[in-house]
Amino acid sequence: MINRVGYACINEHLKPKTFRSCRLKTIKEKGIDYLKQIILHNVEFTNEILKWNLDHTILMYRVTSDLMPLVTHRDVLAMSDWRWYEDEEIAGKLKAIQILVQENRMRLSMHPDQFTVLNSNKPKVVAASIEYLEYHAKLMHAMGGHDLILHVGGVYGEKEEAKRRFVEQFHLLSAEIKMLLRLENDDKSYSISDVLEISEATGIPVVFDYHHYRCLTDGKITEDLIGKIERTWQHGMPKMHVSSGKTYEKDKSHHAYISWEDCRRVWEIYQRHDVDVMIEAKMKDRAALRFLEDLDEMNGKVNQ
DNA sequence: CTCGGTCAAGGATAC
DNA sequence: GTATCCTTGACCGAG
Repeated sequence: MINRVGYACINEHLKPKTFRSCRLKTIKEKGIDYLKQIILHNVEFTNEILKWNLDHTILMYRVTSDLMPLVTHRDVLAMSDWRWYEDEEIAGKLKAIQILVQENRMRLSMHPDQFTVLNSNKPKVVAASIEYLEYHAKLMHAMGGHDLILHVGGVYGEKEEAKRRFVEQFHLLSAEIKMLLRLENDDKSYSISDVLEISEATGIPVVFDYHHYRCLTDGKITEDLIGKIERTWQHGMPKMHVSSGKTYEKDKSHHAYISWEDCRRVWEIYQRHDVDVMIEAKMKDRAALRFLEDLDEMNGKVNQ
């Protein structure tokens, strides 16, 4: 059955309050303490969002990668000896999140941006990606997070070679990152079978993105496929991503909400399997709430 | 004070 | 090689 439901980063109900960000230039002008204030605001706001989630039975959430803007940038690192992970004030606020998460069995994830390319053929890109992953892993550790979700990366006109490079470069990662990493199928290059193949070679659990799968295939989900994905999760609950096409079913752009039909499909498939569902929709928390309502209605119909 | 072009980072594609 | 799209939301400077 479907267990936890979640959404990514933005909370529509709490607007106009937002996360803060900044430009490199501004940090250079205003100094490292300006950046620290932004970070404190963002960590506090994350805590506020998690409490809101809890009040609305939303037990899963993706933390924004921009929680600490530019902290891995070399110019910022060169500016001072200050490091966010050595700052007690920040540590205290991250700890509060960890406690909230653990007390309520919430599931936190992060999803490094598209320029995190572990299988790149450029050593500089790989090195930068690993640094960015280290930042994510530290943050996840501090907050009690569970999942660091990644795409395979580029193809470079030679997919098999690119896949081999992913496996090879996976072994350069620290044990902390390896433990947190999950692989997601994408909507144009790496299909679910590509990802399952890499999972077999690396032991990385697979996050099944239903919409990406549908964009690349006929969209039919078999018991065999679900079983294969499920078996990549040696420990813990499998996790999947759900979204609906904006203007037509295979539209890669996301709709504001999850359609009733898609909710129904996912509900049906997971009658006999356990999964946590991450909603990827423009209306974020509103879409997650509607999805939960739709699920309730479907479950109600079953119980009648 | 408001608005909209711009912003660290990669890759794919077209020219 | 260079431009543009993908795609996202807050920044921040021009007016």
